[in-house]
Amino acid sequence: MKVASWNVNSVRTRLEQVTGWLETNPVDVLCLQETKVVDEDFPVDAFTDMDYHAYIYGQKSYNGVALISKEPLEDVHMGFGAVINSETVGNLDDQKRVISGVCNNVRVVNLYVPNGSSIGSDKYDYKLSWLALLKQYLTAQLAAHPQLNVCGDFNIALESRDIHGDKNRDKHIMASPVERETLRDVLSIGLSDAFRKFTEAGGHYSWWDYRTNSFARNTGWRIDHHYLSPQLYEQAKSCTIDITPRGLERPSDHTPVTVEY
DNA sequence: ATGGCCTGTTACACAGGA
Repeated sequence: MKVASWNVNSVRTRLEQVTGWLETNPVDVLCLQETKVVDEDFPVDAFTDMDYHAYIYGQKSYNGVALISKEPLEDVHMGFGAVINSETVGNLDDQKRVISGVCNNVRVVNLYVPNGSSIGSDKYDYKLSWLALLKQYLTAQLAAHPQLNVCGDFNIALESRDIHGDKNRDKHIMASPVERETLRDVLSIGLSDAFRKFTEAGGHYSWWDYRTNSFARNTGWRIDHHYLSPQLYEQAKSCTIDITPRGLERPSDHTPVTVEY
């Protein structure tokens, strides 16, 4: 079974690239982030025409996630509120960043973690609060589903080898010690990085800034991840980053990451 | 040090991204 994660930075702008990638990379589940479209305007037909099923959870202009699957998914959940009581969730489902479904007895959780803007900002605090709630949400999901695949755009690079250069990163969003510690605390419930099961080296990235010609120079960050429960981690056969779409005309700034188990 | 670039909006610059 193959599951891919891709922040497409607008599914409508990137539609031909997404369907084209899916044709040559026929995965069981494709997890999209930053779809940037309300549900009634999501291009569902483009996927159903390819015999895929689409489960969508979007909002106007910002955020938005979707699951595209070869077979129908079971028990599809939108938001933290599907698992956590509403008082605890508070306003953390206002932005559409969480969708999940079950495929072949594997629960796939697709996340678009808040960016955080800059250290110490209100958005940074929101990111940390969101991650704290994510730990509760995933704890419940793991208890119900020993086979758990948590993937998406995490907007955090945990280690130096996940970032080009790595100078002054302590003060940089996506690499600050507090963000890293908060994500490590989430993963401490029993989730491991599928990519690092197979690849020790640095220099492998999933996001390159549109500015500064960063893709050509490979000055990127690895911030899109597949985190697996122990059962799935043991079964994992590969985890690969496909940089091809990042080289197309008008690309997303992220590229797909695929895990197979 | 700063901003570089891209997307969506009811726009004719802005917010947000990372």
